[in-house]
Amino acid sequence: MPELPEVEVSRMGISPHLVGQKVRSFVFRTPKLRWDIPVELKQMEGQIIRSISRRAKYLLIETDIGSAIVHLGMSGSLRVLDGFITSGKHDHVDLTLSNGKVLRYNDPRRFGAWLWCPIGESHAVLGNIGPEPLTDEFDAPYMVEKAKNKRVAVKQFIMDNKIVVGVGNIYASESLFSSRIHPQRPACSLSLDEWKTLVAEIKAVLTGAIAQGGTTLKDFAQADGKPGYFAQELQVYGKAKQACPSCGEPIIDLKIGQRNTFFCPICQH
DNA sequence: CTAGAGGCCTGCCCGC
DNA sequence: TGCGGGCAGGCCTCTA
Repeated sequence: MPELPEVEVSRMGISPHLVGQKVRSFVFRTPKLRWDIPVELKQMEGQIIRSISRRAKYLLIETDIGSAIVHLGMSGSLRVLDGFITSGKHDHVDLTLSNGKVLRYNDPRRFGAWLWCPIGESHAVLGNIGPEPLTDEFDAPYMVEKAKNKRVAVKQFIMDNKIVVGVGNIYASESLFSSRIHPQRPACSLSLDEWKTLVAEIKAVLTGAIAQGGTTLKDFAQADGKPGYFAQELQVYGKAKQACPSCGEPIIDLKIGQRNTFFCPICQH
């Protein structure tokens, strides 16, 4: 489920319930997700949650002594419950708050993560990653510079977290389609004007998806359990053999860098 | 350095 | 109805 828009939608959904609350208890029911769940997270108990922020696809639950770093992996989700209810399968983490509400983390595939970062320190998972896509730092000249001599497919390039964070498999295909750029083009072959278009479309697609509450493909739900509605806006993702919304040609699906890629062979050059 | 493949997990969908 | 195979929104790590 989670690409940047889904993570941001989760952040906005949980924030009002968490900020200003004291953590009554931190409970985890599996020893590890992608990595071991550090016992240091227990230090959150008794702390006030000051803010919920996001860097790349990581959510940071910030207190005065440090932050919980949460990643949703491929199948993770966060829900705010009005009170404790019996945990079900794959409900791995609960954060119980002084207002009685419970932040519950569910992740069937366990590709996600809960990590701890003490105040004043930085965490390895947040080091050596590129700029946020929705900031001015991510612009066409930056991409031209980064793409110099890079023969890798532009689709893989925009999904590389060292270049820019937060562009996942769905929105990579979508933004290349709306930019009319072929996903297999070598990154270094794009002109400044093409980068201007692609950068603008990436921002527009991500912003639009956030506004629609994210894309619900299988099981993504917002913090209140409601689905996201961006799936109905998708132009090419998951639409192999269906008519291109622009020219009617069947949409092609192709593996690029082991990831399914959807594009129109007529519209995208 | 890069590109490519493998791996982590479960659930679901498809074809037989 | 059951079973095996393949596939899935991410991303780290190893090999060549």
